[in-house]
Amino acid sequence: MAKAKRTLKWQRDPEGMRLRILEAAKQEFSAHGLAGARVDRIAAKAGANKRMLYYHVGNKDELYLAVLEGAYDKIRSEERGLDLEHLDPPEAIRRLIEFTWNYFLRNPEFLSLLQTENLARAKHLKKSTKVKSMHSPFVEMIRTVVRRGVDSGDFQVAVDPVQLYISIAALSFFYLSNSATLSVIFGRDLLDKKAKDERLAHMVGLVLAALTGRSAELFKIGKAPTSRAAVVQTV
Amino acid sequence: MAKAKRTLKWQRDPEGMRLRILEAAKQEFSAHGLAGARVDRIAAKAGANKRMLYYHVGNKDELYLAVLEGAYDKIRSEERGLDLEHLDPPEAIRRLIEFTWNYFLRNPEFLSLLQTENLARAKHLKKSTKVKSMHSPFVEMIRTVVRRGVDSGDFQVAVDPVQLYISIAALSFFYLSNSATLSVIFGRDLLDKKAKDERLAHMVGLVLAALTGRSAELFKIGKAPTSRAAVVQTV
DNA sequence: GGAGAAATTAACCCGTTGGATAAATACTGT
DNA sequence: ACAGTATTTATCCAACGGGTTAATTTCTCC
Repeated sequence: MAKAKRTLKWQRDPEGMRLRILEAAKQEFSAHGLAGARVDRIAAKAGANKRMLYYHVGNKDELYLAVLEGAYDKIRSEERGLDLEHLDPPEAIRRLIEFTWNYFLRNPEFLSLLQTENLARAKHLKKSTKVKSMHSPFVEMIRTVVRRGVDSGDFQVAVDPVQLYISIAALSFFYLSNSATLSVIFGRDLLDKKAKDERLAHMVGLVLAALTGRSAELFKIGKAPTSRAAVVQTV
Repeated sequence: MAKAKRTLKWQRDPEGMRLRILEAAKQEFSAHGLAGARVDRIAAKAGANKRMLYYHVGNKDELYLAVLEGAYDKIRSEERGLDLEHLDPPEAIRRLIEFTWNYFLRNPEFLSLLQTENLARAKHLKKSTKVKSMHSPFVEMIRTVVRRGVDSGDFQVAVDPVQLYISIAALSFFYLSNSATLSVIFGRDLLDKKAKDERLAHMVGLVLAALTGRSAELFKIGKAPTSRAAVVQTV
């Protein structure tokens, strides 16, 4: 009680608290799934009292949905910055594949969250009003690229943009989200540097070859193939 | 105590019991994940006393691993019956894609189990000695097909069989295992008859086009494309 | 400088759940 | 027919986990 101002036991910081809670929840839900996640651990990780979760966000399910919405928001927002409109169509597709791959690599929690939500048959996502509206602009962006590619003669097929995007996402998503079991059953580490480089090359080659019909050139690692002898490579 | 043999309260059936337990466990784990699965529900579904799970298989984790091993065993065993060795290479690849797609459609629990195990970073699978040995014959089967395709000139690239199989599995797996969230965000039902037919055609077209370099012919729905005008189709 | 609101902590509640113990019942071989 | 073993049922319980209640502390504005 002297002149020294007594140290506070805690400070108020509602916005910061909410962010720390959501970040901690993202970690916890992606690491353990919905049922495996522990509310107490989220609180501890956020440096908060458990009560704070309910005060600032809601119960476990609401917390989970908030995390999920935030995750979709983040990837779609980054995708908008890709600026595919101004690229050569094949180059645009290549960039989309590379972005998707790298985004999944940089954000493994996103993959886990989607897996978890799909195990729940999208029960929570269906309640979200925000998420549905995020995606039509994205589909239109791809549709435009495909159309331009067809018109220019670069692409031989007018593929459905949704189908194409699902395939692009699939090639990266499955490889990464299932890398644990795949590494075990195939007995090789799919996440080391070399394997990852090869995977990216394989995916780009696969999709662009299918679209343009020029498989040998795209797949090749060394020089162009001779007439009947194929390029032997490990991608 | 008359002559009528008193009705038994229960009968012995160790083998049948074990099978019913594993089947019930498969249902439960695939429907709710590892943490979400309830031991009591498995017992009830198997028409068994909870104690039986521990008596015949083991604790929750051991039960889960047994289910997982059984699932891998089943798909690899069916794959062995594909007899790809005696088919034209492009036809062999088509058949592998179609089999994979249909197997995943017929066995949705398999997809869920893999997702669950990957969320656990293959913690359980790593302990399995059986599973690792199941896969090398399968990889060799694909390697042979690719080599034959390259030799015959059907395929323009000697793709790595593991990489190829992962891509084939990915295209089906992601579409089906994530159909719940994808259907929500893209606003269309990806599991209705038409959508499924289109997906299969898309996948076969994508992979065979990339391997053979003849995308337009493979993708086409109607007649062959003219020189620069692409085939417009929704696959 | 103090009253009222906002933010946070502390402590508790209570149904659930994986797992264990012990007793009962059905088989099997002799 | 009966002893011994394999299989199954009936209970129990301690820990856990989501959520709640109530008290405490900090901040804001007059």
